[in-house]
Amino acid sequence: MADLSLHRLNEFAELDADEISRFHAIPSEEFTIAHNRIIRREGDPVDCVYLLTRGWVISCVGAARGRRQIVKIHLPGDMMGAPSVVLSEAAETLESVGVCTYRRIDLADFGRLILEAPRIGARLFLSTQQERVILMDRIAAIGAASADRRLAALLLHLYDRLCLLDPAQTPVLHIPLTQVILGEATGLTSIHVNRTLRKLQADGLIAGTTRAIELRDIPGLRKLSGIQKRQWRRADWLFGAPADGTA
Amino acid sequence: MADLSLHRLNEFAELDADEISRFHAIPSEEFTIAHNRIIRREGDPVDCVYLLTRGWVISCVGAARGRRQIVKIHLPGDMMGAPSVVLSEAAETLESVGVCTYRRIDLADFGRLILEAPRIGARLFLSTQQERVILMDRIAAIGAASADRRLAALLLHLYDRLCLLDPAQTPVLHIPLTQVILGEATGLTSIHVNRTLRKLQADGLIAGTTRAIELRDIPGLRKLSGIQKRQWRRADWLFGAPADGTA
DNA sequence: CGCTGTGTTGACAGGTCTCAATATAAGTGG
DNA sequence: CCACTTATATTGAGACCTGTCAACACAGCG
Repeated sequence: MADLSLHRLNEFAELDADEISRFHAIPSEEFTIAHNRIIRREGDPVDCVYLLTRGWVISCVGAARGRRQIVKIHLPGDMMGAPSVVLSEAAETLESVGVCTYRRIDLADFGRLILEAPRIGARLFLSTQQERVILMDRIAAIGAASADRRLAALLLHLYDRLCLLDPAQTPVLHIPLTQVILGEATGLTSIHVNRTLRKLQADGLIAGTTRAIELRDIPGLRKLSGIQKRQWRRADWLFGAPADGTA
Repeated sequence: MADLSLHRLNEFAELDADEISRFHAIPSEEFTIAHNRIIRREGDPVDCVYLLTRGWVISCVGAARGRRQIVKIHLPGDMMGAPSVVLSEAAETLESVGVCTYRRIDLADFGRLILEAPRIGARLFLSTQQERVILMDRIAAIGAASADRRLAALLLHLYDRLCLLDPAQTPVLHIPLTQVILGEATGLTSIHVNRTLRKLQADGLIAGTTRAIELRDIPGLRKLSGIQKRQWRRADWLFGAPADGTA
């Protein structure tokens, strides 16, 4: 299995050997935690960022009426907690969904990396813009959309990201998310998530169970969601086109 | 009046004289456009970013059923179109609200700036993380929130940003936004925006007209919105603390 | 074995959208 | 300056969607 922790950094331009070793030279402590554990709570002081290496983590901000809003579902390779580096109190609560492993990177080490390795810093900049596009798409999928559109968009979003992680990904999503979590991510109650999933099922768009949702009609889901698939492009304008046929 | 175009770059660490001149050395053509003009449309090729110097610009992504979703309301000093640098087709439509002036920065020049001036690149990285926090807050304000919460959050968001631009900002928001635009930003119909604004007015939370909304009870609005005010912190962990009292 | 978390279904209330009509304001051309 | 057109704001009635409350089935786990 390829090293998933470099996956995102390689997305817009391949790291060279020097950059890889530079990245691995960052001091980072590894943690493995169980299901439903808090990595960092909203309001906690911000003195590090995290790199998820195994498992799933959700990132939530406290919304009104005690209902929390999931703003990001993290997969292996994702940097976590990065938005809060501009704050003294963390904006998001990071919580494990199932067993997961992550690395903690001290803010000082992270800062040194950005300033002393500008080409890595530039990749982090691009990844952050990518996250912005994803958040923009999620707002569009939630803003004025009905429950079926919201869920269709979320499922496709997860599917597209799993495909980037594993090219052999099938349309069957093995996800550890409950209907409560799907509700917190879409701004719906878990009850209505249930009803809507069954409606999508009746319409032949999906099949299977919540933990193994099969996307039966991906074009239909995409049309329903109203969100097109994003084509991330390599950043030749930044790093220059690869001289030879390098990936 | 201070140069608003450097406002955002100075937010996390003051630029030194060398960095300022470096920034001004970027080739950029200036444009002034009228009300309701498209700067760049969703789907257009991405070969530049923009810097807004005067006026207001909205950034929309096409949502379902022809209803568009506003994902960002740009104020002077904002970089525009940056999320799309990771795409070949622009994700957002940039449209002027009233007369406005902006600069066009070619992607190649932008890339050179990032790689050759890492300390400016680092500031862009921080600004992008800041935009992520803002988008996360907007998702939280829209996801599972009622109309009054959505509008309260949007008004406070605009107020907080106007305060950063002008420390003399009063609680009276002189904004060029119509109720249709407020609806597109909150995921509500303009009709319901109208009803909700009048309800907020009846509750004594706001007063005045749509173009000059007075926030009469800011703590009350903040409590209603459920979104706390963000305290952006200077990035001493990145640039080091200022040696002397350099503001 | 009981317990907790999760999924499922029904009835009802409340919020928001839609359609429709009108008033007001803003801009345009004579 | 006025008449005209357009954009924006406002209000009402009804339909639809989603939330709330309640109850129950089921699985995993101590």
